[in-house]
Amino acid sequence: MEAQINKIKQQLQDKGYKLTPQREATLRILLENEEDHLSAEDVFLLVKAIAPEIGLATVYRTLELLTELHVVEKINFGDGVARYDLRGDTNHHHHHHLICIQCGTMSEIKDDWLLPLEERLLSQLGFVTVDHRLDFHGICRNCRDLNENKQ
Amino acid sequence: MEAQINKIKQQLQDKGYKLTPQREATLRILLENEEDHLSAEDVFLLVKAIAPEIGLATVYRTLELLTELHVVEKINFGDGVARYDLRGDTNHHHHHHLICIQCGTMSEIKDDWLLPLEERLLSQLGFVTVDHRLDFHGICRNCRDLNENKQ
DNA sequence: TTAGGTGCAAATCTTTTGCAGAAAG
DNA sequence: CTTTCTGCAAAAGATTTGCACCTAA
Repeated sequence: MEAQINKIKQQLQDKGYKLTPQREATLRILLENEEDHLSAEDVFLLVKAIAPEIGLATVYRTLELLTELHVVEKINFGDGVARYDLRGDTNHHHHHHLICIQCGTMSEIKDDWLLPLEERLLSQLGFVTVDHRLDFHGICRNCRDLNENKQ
Repeated sequence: MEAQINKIKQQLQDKGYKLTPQREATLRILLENEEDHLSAEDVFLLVKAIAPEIGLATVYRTLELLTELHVVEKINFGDGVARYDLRGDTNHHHHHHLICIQCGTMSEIKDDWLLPLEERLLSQLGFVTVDHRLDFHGICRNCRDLNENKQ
């Protein structure tokens, strides 16, 4: 974790930004919860637990800054709040979600499933994909099994 | 268009809702602009032109109702406003967008490009896709050509 | 007739911004 | 030192809601 923070500190400094305690606390929260899709409010509450003096506006500003640096990605599931995902080390970290409309669980699908599609976009339309977002809404296996047992 | 309105009128009545002039005007606007991704505000302004007495709250309520009936789909591109897309007659109307991060144009890609992916989700994960959303962010052919000419 | 709808204004909720004081480099 | 940050409170936008009055079926 220290290594990751140092790396991001470097990225910040390269652009003339400072690594303040508030930013570091926010980063730690994001790193500790990289599996989740935290909203700004979520992050705020978690950061407040380790750095009680932080303000919500600072969290918003930090998340905006980290989005600009591509450390996190701002995503939107349509529930009225923006959520933030830590991006991995690769250029090709994407977000593919399987969202069950029955039980609400959200899981992720593999990156490489989309590569053939991106190749087709390039060769047939000349479109160079930089990033993408894919959400599937449907019924997960679990719920499907439950439904069948009911009938 | 009348046929479509009648069909939706029926759907409304089946659920105990009424087809008011305001709802009909809103529907006409949506049908006339089915290629666009209108925000509630957009719809409001367009409806106001043909039915000046309508209120913004009614438009929001109507769009919510039509979303519930799956006549439209509420989508979110992350620009701070919800947008509404008319759904086609098929169960499989989806939204796939190619968004150019340079010029901002948004175009659509073909439905069937995703079918292989959905089949894989079903056979390998048991996930039944009801709907999905796919956005590619990148550089469109036009902008790419422009960029190359500059260099 | 009557359940459902409407317009308006006020309320709510998320996110942004102005500003005076604080602090990292 | 000086430029960047911060917290706070106020502002800004989008969306929702309460309410008294309408109206489609």
